[in-house]
Amino acid sequence: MYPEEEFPPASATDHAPSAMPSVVTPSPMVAEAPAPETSAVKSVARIMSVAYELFSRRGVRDVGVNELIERSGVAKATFYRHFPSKDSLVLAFLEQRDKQWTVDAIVSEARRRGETPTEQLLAIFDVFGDWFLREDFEACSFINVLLEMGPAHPLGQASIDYLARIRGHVQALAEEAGLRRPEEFARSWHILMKGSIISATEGDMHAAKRAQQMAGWLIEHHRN
Amino acid sequence: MYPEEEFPPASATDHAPSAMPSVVTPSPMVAEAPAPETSAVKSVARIMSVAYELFSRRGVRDVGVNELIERSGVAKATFYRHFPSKDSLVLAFLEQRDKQWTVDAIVSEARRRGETPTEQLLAIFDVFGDWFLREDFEACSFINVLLEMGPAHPLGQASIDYLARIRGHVQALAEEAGLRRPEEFARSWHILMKGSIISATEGDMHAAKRAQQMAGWLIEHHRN
DNA sequence: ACAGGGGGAAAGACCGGTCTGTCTTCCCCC
DNA sequence: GGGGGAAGACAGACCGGTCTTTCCCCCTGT
Repeated sequence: MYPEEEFPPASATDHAPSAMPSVVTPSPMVAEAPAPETSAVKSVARIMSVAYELFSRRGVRDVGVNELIERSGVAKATFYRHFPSKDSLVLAFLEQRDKQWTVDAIVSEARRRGETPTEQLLAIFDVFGDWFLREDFEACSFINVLLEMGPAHPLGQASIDYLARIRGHVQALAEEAGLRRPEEFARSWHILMKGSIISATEGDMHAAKRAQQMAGWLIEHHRN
Repeated sequence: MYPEEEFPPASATDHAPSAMPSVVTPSPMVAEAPAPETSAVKSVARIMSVAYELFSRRGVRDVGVNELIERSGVAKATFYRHFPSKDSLVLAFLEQRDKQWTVDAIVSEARRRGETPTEQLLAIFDVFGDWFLREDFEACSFINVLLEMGPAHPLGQASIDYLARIRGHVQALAEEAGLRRPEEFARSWHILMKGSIISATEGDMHAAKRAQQMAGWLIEHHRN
């Protein structure tokens, strides 16, 4: 099962499309059971929780609004009061995914596992290795949405933006490690990340190890 | 524009799901204009031609049967006489894509460009570089379908099979080059291919060059 | 050689289901 | 009593798939 813990209420990120409904969450707490609790913000949290679960597992096109509202025990009117359209919910989901998956699950975890910036970079593929082994492994939502909707669609564009953010994290680590041409480094590194994710989707359980090996050579090549 | 030249009528490949309708094409020739020509096989060829165009550009889920039959100037009953379902047409499309794109456009072209097996391997990314520059670049249909339908769906499974075939071509070249552990080599190589395709979809025009550089290190590492 | 018949194909109505999105009704709770 | 939420009907479009009607081409029988 995936975290499904509390998630901070948007907090208006500087960059990236922010389609989160303008709702001020005073105390972030989520009811995962369909118990008919009171209060207003609960609805948004429940919808977001269900959307995260379904969208990340099955993609955004396969999950309809009717299923979303049914699974979150919310009325359709309530859904459309908080989200003007399904696409805006998808946008909010992508933002959530960036916080919960990219930052918390991958980058922070990799930084925690390694001591030096170089170790932290390589630890990304250790985290990937664990992630690939999960039985509920569901690939990268940004790649999924990008390929599902195409790079011209707003949702595809948003996915490209969030993928660029991932590259930004890698570039930051590369700069901390004092590597040469960190932007180029991050682009090459990102090829390894995305390629290993696709290979893992095909069923290659050792894709992370293979990518990590090539990542090591890439680091060597960018040492000054 | 894509080839859209004549394509040999199925010829019943040994491996892979063959959902091509059981039709014996005497002389393969395709009429691309919606001129009301005679004969029966024309219908299948027209449907396949339109399906190749639309599926490869927009994915299989975004293209409906109604649009397919309208664009190919064929009656709905005719479509369903030759293809029992939309999925079977998608299967036929994937088989066509393997012949036309994987084999003819990528592998054969790479073998033509390089002299030694090693050069031919690296030439794959030269071909990719040209491919990424096309304004109608539409990513890899096998990856698209795999992510669109999921690895459990029959179409996803078929895509995995065709991706394995691509890896087989790489492995064959690795064996010709006398590299160590060619199967492992091909899996790592494939990570670079797939990762660069995603990066190109994001807009990185130099993704092929980056992948080629890492591919060179991979070859070095597998030299005996 | 010509009439007749059979079958494939075109056109499109139709079916049940799903999609996103709107609107109404009722009810509960502050 | 008023507002928000639950429930759900509804609209309009589209989905994959079936079936009917009409037509025309070609094959066959005499």
